[in-house]
Amino acid sequence: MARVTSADVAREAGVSRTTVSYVLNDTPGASVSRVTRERIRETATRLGYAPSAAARTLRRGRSDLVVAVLPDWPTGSVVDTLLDHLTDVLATRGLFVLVHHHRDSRSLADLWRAVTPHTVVGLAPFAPDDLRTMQRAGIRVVGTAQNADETSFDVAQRGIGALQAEHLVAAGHTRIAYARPDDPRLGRFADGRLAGVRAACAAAALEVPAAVPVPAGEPAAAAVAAWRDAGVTAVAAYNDDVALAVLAGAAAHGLRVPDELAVIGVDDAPAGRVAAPPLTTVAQPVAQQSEHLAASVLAAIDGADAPPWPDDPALVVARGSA
Amino acid sequence: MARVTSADVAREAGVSRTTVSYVLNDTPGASVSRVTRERIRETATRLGYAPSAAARTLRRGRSDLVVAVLPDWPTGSVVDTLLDHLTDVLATRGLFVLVHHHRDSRSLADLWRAVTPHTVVGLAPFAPDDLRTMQRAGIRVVGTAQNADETSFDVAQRGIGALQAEHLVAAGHTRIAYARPDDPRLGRFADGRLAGVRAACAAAALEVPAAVPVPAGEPAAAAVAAWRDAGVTAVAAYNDDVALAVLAGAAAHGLRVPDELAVIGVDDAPAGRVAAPPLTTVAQPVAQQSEHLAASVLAAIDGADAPPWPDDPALVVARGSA
DNA sequence: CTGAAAGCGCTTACAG
DNA sequence: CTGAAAGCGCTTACAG
Repeated sequence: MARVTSADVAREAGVSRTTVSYVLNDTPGASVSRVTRERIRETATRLGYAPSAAARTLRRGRSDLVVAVLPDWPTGSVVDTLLDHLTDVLATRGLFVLVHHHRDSRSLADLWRAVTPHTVVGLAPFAPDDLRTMQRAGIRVVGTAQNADETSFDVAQRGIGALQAEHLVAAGHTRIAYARPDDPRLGRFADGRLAGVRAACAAAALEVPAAVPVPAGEPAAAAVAAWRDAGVTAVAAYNDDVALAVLAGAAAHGLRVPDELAVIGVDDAPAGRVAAPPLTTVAQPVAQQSEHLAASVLAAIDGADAPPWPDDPALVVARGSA
Repeated sequence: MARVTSADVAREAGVSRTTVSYVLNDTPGASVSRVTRERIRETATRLGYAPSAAARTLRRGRSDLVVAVLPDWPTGSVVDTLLDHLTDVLATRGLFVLVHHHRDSRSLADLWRAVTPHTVVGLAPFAPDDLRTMQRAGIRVVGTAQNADETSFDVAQRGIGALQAEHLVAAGHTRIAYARPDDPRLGRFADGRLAGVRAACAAAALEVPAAVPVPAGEPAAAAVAAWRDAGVTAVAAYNDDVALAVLAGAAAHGLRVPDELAVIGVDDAPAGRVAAPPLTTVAQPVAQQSEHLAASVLAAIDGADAPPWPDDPALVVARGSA
C-alpha cells in the first residue's frame, strides 16, 4: 500500500493539488467554493491522507517542531510541569514540543540530521560547538544565555541555596554545613545551590560551609557524627531526599531535630511533608517558572525581548525541621 | 546568510553533489579518491554544512527519528531509565529518540504534520483513531499491543500488586487494605496494581481489599483510624509516597509498625529507605525492563518477533515495615 | 572513478 | 475561482 499523497486526493476529488493544499491549509485569500471544499475534505478523510511533514518542512524551510533539550540527570516533577505548560502554550501557535534527553558526552550535531526543528529550547547549557552548529543551521535557540556560560537556571539554583542559608542564619545558626548529593549527574545543580549557600553565609560574616556528600537513601550517620563533633548546628541539604537521609542520621545518634541539629531541604517533596519532624524546605513556584519559560520561547519566536526573570522565584516552607 | 547546501560544498570543492553525498554518507560501494574525500570533508566543515533533515527524509521516504509517546502522568525515574537505555541502543542504529508527552484529550494526528518518525514507541496505549492514523501514514508502532487493549505495562502493574499482596499474605495477614493515590492521572496504574492485589487475595481465599484514596504528603490519620476499627492489619500502598503517608498516619495514632499495622509500598524510593521503620517495598528491575523495551523496538524495526516479557520482573525488598 | 538528471511531496507565485 | 509549473535539498539509479 503506497502512501497517499495530495495528488491522490486531487485526482480523486477532481481538482488540482493547488486547490487541495489551499483547502487543507485554510490558506487565507484562497477562495474555493463551499462544495469543492467539502468534497476535498471528505476525500482526504476517506483516503486517510496524511501530509508529509518532510515535504512540508522542505518546502517551507521551517518545521513546526520545537525540540526541548534536557540534561541527562534525573529531572523530576518541576521540569515535567515546565514542559507541560510549554507544550500547551506553543500548541496555540501550531507548534509541537518534543523532548531530547541529552548526554553531555555526545554531540547534538547528529540530531539535526534527523530533524529540522523550528526552535530549540535548552534547559541545560549547550557546548560551544553545539551552539555554533545550530546557529549555522539557522536553528533558533532559546533558554540559555547565548554568549554567557550561565543560564537562568543556574541563577535560580543560586537563589535557592541562598534562601536556605538565610533561613538558617535568621534562626540564629552560626555553624552551617552543606549536604550534597553523591550522584555526579547532579553536580551542576549542586554547585549552584552550594554557591548560593556560601554567598549568603559570607554576607552574614559566617564561616563558609563545607560540603559533604550524603547519599540519598542511607541514614547519614557518619556525616551527622562529624558535624556534631565540629559544632555544626544546621545543615542545608541539596534536596529533600538528602535532607531525609540527614534526618535519619540524626535519629541514629539520638540528636533532636531541630534543637540539636536543624535541617532544610529543597523541593517540597511529599515524603518530606510526612517526615518526623516534617521537613522545612524550599519550594519552587513552578507555575511562575512555567510562565516565564513559555513567555521566553514565545518572545524568541516573535523576535521580541525576553521577559525578565521573576524577582523572587523560590520560597521557604517552614515546618518542623529548621 | 543563506543556508549552506550540498551544492555549495560541491562547488567549493570542485566536485558534483553526487560525490559530496557519497563521501559524507560513507556510501558503501562508492569509490572516491582519498584526497577528494579529505577535501570534501574539509570543505563541509569549513562552510559549516549541515544537511537538511527534511530533504533527506523526503528523499529516503523514512527519517532516523523515533518518537516515544509518554502519558501525561508524572513518570519518574523508571521511565527515565527506560528511555535512556532505549536512546543508547537505537543510537547504534543511527536512530534518534525524541519524547512526546501526550495528553489523552488531544489527538496525536497533528503531530505527524510536524514530524515524520521512523517508528513510534508507545509507553501508554493509543486511542484507536491515533493508531489508525499512524498505520495509514506508514508509521511503525511499537510497545503497545496493537489489537488488544492491554499493554505489557498493564501486565507489569498487575504483577507488582500481586507481589505486594503475596508478601502480606505470607506474613499471615488476613485483612488487607489498599491505599490508592488521589492524583487522577495515576488512575490507570493504580487500577492495574489494585487488580493484582485483589487477584492475589482472592487466590488466598481472603476478602477482597477495599481501596481508599490516600493523598501523598499528608499523614493518613483518618484512613488509618478506619482501618484499625475495621480490623485491617496490613496495607498495600500504590507507591512509597503513599506508603509513607500511611506510616505517618500510624504514627499519629501511636500504632506500631509492623506489629499493629504492616505497610508495603512500591518503587524503592530513597525516602522509604530512611523512613522509621524502613519501608518494605516492591522494586522494579529497571535494567531488565530497559533491555526488554529496547529489544522490542529493535525487533519491530527488523521485522522480527517481539521478545517475551521477562518472567519475574519485580521483587519485594523486605525491610522493617512489613 | 565521477557527473547530469530524476524525483521524493509539498506550497505558492503566476497565469488564465 | 482554478491549474500548470517551479523549486525546496537531498539521494541514487544510470550513463559515461
